[in-house]
Amino acid sequence: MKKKITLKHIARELDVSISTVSKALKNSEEIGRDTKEKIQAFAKLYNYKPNNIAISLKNKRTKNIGVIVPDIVHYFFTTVVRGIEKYANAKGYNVIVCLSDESFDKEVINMEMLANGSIDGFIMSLSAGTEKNNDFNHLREVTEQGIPLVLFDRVTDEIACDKVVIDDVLGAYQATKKLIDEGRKKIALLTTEDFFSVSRSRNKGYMKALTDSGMEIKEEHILRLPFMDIDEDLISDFLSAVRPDAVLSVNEIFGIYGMRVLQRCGMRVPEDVSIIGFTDGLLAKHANPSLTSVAQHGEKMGETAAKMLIDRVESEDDDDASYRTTILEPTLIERDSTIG
Amino acid sequence: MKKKITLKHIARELDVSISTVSKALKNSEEIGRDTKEKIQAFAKLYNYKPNNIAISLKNKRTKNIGVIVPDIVHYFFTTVVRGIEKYANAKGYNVIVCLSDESFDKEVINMEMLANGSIDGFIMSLSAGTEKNNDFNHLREVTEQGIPLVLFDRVTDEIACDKVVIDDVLGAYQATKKLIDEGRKKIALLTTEDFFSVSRSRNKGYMKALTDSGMEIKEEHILRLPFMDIDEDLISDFLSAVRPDAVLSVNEIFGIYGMRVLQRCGMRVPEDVSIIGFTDGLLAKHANPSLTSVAQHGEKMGETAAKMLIDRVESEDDDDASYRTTILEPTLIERDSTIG
DNA sequence: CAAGTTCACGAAAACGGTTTCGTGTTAATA
DNA sequence: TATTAACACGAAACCGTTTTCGTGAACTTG
Repeated sequence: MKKKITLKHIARELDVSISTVSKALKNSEEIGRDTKEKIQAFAKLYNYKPNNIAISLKNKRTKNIGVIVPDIVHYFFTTVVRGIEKYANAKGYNVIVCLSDESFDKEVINMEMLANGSIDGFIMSLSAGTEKNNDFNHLREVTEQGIPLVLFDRVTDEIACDKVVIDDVLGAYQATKKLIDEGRKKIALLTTEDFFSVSRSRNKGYMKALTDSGMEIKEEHILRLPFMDIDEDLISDFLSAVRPDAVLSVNEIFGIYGMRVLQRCGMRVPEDVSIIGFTDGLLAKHANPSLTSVAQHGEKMGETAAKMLIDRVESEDDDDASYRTTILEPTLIERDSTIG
Repeated sequence: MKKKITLKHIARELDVSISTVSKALKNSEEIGRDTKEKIQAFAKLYNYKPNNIAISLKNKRTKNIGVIVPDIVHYFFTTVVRGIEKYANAKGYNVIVCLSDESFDKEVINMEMLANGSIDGFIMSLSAGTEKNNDFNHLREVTEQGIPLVLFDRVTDEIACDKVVIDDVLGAYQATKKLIDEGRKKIALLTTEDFFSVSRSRNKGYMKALTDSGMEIKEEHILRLPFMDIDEDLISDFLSAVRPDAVLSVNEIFGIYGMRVLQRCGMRVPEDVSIIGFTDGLLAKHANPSLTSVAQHGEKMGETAAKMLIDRVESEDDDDASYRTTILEPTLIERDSTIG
């Protein structure tokens, strides 16, 4: 087993000082031609690579960024992580991924684990538990220590930091408008419990579109489902009662379930009922019929968040506390669950 | 901005030595009651947390594990990462995720980035590029340095290390057998190019099942598709030509495409044709009809890999080079694309 | 009261680098 | 020839911990 070689080893072997080796390997002008070549050759031969940990300790820079997401099985978060990875890697950063599993406690624990020197900054999306608790002290502690933080998608006004979101109001507005323009009269909304910031925004867009078109907002056309453990019966009962001619879902999965329920009731999609979901994921793409969706551009969001974070990390002036919120434009991807 | 507090700060403030502070915070018997209480109180007050990097440098243990996967958007890898995360987190480890993006070069770069002290061990699944190149020197270098490595799913015999896979031959065998038992006579196989180890195994299982049942293996019933950029026409032409009464796909996505193509041709699933895919993912679950699949138990695989790695990392005796290969049993999840 | 213990703490090395600041030798200059 | 500048390198501090070892003071013991 070839153990890792250190500067000390090289220095001993070549009978020079550690400092000389360090400088020689950085090609410092300070060191003479011969010595430099000798050291560099030796280092190459033994495949010397500096120890990241030692460098991190010295520089107080780890070149790691911490990403805390509620889940990684959901397509949207997956694409965001991929976007972060892509940008960060190109910049020489590693990505440490932690899953909060929608739990406030896990989110806190993960933050604390990483906040003690493991990372240069955080990118995160709030867990359901955190949004429910409305408790952001862990975020505050981190930012107060001067650790850069970028929130994406599920964000909060309580914390001053960089943020990147899509215009959820607009996305829902456009989707609803599209349904109205098709001539739909009874547009149901499948949404989540109210503590999710994104759902609130999407609800708002839905309502605004209705109002702008002179349509009435009927509370009985809105179904607020618990986020986890989807109960198909709830959706089924709701849709059977409402008998909508269009459905807007604030996520992908409710949309898929909704479509299936309606099809089972003998409704044809999109002839009898149009459906639009959020999150342009694999399910939407491969559903039958494919699901018209509001694309959240997760990968772009991830890249943007990573860029914002790394810019912040690498800028010396941390006093420049002019935090920015980047708002990405959603895109309505028209597929076969709506009429051309 | 409250900067992180260090032992040195506490020592200065309380007019004791750094060593005393360190010991006091570890509740060492060596330190007197009063001093200990004073120091602990101060530390609590200022929320002292030891710097992970410094500890890593000292212990030569980072409590980080490096995970390199080809992609993170595919359901299977996602679940594996989640399993790894789950186990590793419970053990106090962080997970650094790197994406090789199916590229040999990126895989190598990522390994090198992490191998210089950033992690205690690797968990990885080979990129397509690596399997194609058949070049495993980067893995060899890592293992020769004594860095523990666990390969999962896409593994190679070339490298001596711990591995965890499912029994792909068996999975395909059982799936094919199931189709045969249904009375299917013309079972097509949708597979990938041959350099993927898992596809080779699954092909083998398919063939063995046919042979065992006295059926002929016909090369023209097998379609080998390029892994990326699925060309639906290729599938369409193939299935129109073969007109199979059953299809086995070595992954999820080919199965979904195959099903759609057949449905477009007017075939009813499962009445006219049965379909089984690999990877029991979201697409399979929500397809219409839902797709009978060979579950790869990604989360279990991830947990197992993490356990193997951490056991290896934490065992002192690295001479114990008795590497193990854990073989998980696949499970056939019967859904609506086959006959009850 | 001398010798040996115990107690409570500090000094210093170590982990593996980077970097500042000497310093001895040689070569150029006055 | 004496002075100085340039050159090539080393010593040491530092990043934040842990840990070994040493030591002065107080205390026990014979």
